[in-house]
Amino acid sequence: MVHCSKQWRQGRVIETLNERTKPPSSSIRIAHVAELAGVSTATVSRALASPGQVRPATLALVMEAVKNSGYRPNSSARNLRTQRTKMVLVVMPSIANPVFAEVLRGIDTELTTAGYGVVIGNLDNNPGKEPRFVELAFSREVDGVILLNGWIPRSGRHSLLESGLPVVSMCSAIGDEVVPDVTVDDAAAGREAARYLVGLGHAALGYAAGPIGHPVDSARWTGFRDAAIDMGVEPGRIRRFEGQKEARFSYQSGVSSAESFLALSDDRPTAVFCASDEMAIAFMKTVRDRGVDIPRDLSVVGFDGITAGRFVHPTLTTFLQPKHDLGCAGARVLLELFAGAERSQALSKKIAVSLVERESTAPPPA
Amino acid sequence: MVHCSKQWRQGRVIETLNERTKPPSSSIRIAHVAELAGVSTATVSRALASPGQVRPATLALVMEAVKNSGYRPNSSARNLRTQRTKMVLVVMPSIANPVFAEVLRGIDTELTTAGYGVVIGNLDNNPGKEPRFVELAFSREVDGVILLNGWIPRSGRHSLLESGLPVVSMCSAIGDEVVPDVTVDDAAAGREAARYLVGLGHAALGYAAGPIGHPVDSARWTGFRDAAIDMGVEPGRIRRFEGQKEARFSYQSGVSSAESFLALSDDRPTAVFCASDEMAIAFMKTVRDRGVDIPRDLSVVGFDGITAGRFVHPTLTTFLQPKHDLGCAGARVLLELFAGAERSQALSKKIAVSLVERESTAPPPA
DNA sequence: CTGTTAGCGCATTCAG
DNA sequence: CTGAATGCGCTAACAG
Repeated sequence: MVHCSKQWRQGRVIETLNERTKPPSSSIRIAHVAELAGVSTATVSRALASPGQVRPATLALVMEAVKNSGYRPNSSARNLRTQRTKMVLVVMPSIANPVFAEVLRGIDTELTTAGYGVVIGNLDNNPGKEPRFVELAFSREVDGVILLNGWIPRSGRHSLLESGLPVVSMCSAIGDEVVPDVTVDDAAAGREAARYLVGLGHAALGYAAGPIGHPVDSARWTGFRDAAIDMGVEPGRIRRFEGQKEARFSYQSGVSSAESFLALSDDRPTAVFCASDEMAIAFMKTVRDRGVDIPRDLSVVGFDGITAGRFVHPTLTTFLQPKHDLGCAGARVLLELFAGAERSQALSKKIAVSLVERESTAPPPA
Repeated sequence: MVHCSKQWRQGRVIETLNERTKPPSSSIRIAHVAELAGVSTATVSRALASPGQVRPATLALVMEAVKNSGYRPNSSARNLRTQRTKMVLVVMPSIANPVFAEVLRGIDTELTTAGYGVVIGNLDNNPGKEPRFVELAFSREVDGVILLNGWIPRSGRHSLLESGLPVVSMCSAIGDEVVPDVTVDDAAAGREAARYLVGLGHAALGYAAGPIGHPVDSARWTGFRDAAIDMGVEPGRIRRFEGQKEARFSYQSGVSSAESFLALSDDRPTAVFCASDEMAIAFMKTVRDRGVDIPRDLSVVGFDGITAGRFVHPTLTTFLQPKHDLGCAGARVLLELFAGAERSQALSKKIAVSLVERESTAPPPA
């Protein structure tokens, strides 16, 4: 407590100085430590950065001084000197989405281990926020960028790529040959969904779509549709239900799709593949409230494998994305880039998803 | 495309230099702009920082040069000079939790508007990660800290508070007089939950607990219990179901609590208040699978107001936390601190929650 | 192994 | 209103 109150006063001092725009920080600088240890600042710096290059005796001296003074190197000064910030920007379409949150977790664990920090760039489904991320890159506030949004952020006529920073994308093919993509195989999953449902006996299929034109959505839809046709489903009996444009992959979007489904008077699909688990959960809820029994009348397959899918009724059959691992893998690619790897699609990785059968799917009604 | 490829080459150059540890950046420096505009670096700096202090003609000259060169001030240099980083650290217990994610969203929108960036500090339910956040503060990588975890991170014998940085906590009373708390009124919510359930006629109550000893959990539980007793419920008929220690407020924890509930042979509560919505959803699912009908046999009340609660069956009665607003409010307090406000509990704010009645609650069975 | 020296790129005095 | 000069705190050459 005494401690806290002392520190509090110290804090006030800083503030007062800031107010009159006198920058000097109250923290301990390397020079103080050097003086305390009776060595030069260079030695302190070395002792901290590469202890092996310092005589054990002096090292001990320095460490002692560091401990006693509570010294921490000032990161701004170090960043300026080394031209690195040890920070990575992660651009996310929406932070509230559990899938992105989980991917971010993976990124964070991997990056933290490597000594990097994570700055979040939350687009929040609002493209107006893009320019800021481009600025961050250009001003060298970060050493690299991970994109979860599916395209390269721009500011005016400048693209984030022009910053020259290493960039990794974690969505389907972003369409740039110097940006590695680390992603799930959406097209394959779409195909597998079709095969699975047709295999159960379904002949009239639906797809609850994500944001139209989004690379991830396109891949899942195309894969789904093509495989279904290949397996002999009539193209006319494969319906696409558009979700809500502003509500990417969200519950709301699932409600909209379900309403389109319910509006159908005849030849309703007997199985629906949803572009996300949240959509699938909302879809199920909406149609069940209108008397459609799942899986008796309708089978539903989701995509993502979010935890909630195990706690709804019926439990959701879905494609499990290894979200955390995906994040780790993407972060590792960025670290390779930091280590000097050549930028190219050669670093790209496709991660497999796996179908998890639960209660929401069954053969079609007889 | 031509553009990209050019930039790619530029990127390679930087890397090559880094490899031989030659720091010089390839980006445009203020000196270049000054030369281009035919003015001094000081004038460029001023033109960018305070355009009012520069003659319109020169201002135009500078702006032109800035635009043509694509110049962006180097943030490390600026940070070093100004002693501010315009970054805030947000310490989160778990980023996968939708409540924290939503609060973070609020924090982000508010901070971004004020020109601050957000660095995430994800504890991931792992106290071993604390020291890193203390380092970040001490090394002045950020200008301030927002705590969502409920306690002050420590590193060895040093507390994050000793960094002298402004700190705001967004959990129940963190127990430090210089750290403002911006929080929901957990105790009041607990009381209201008891009043609501007793009002419906329930006389045997349960509480599905969050992490034991967590300030938020204590407040909700104490409020709930005290109010129930006040309303005449026998203390012996108020049960506390411990969740899972390592799974704070999560689905898993709800499953554990439900199992404790199911293990009860007699005098089962007819209503359960859960410390979180995820717990409530998992609780409902678990007991329903064992034949307990909700709300006929058992009423369930959650806490948080996450979206999923509207899509489970039955839909979840819960206390709606204004998560986004909470984040905004907390961020605003930090901004006040930046602006020189005195650090004290006087800045604390308590935000009200509101009960949302849905289908999971009803009078007890007759 | 260690000290001296010299910037990193910028914002801010202080003169003019 | 503008330019010259200074140093933020640190790391990395380069000598010794």
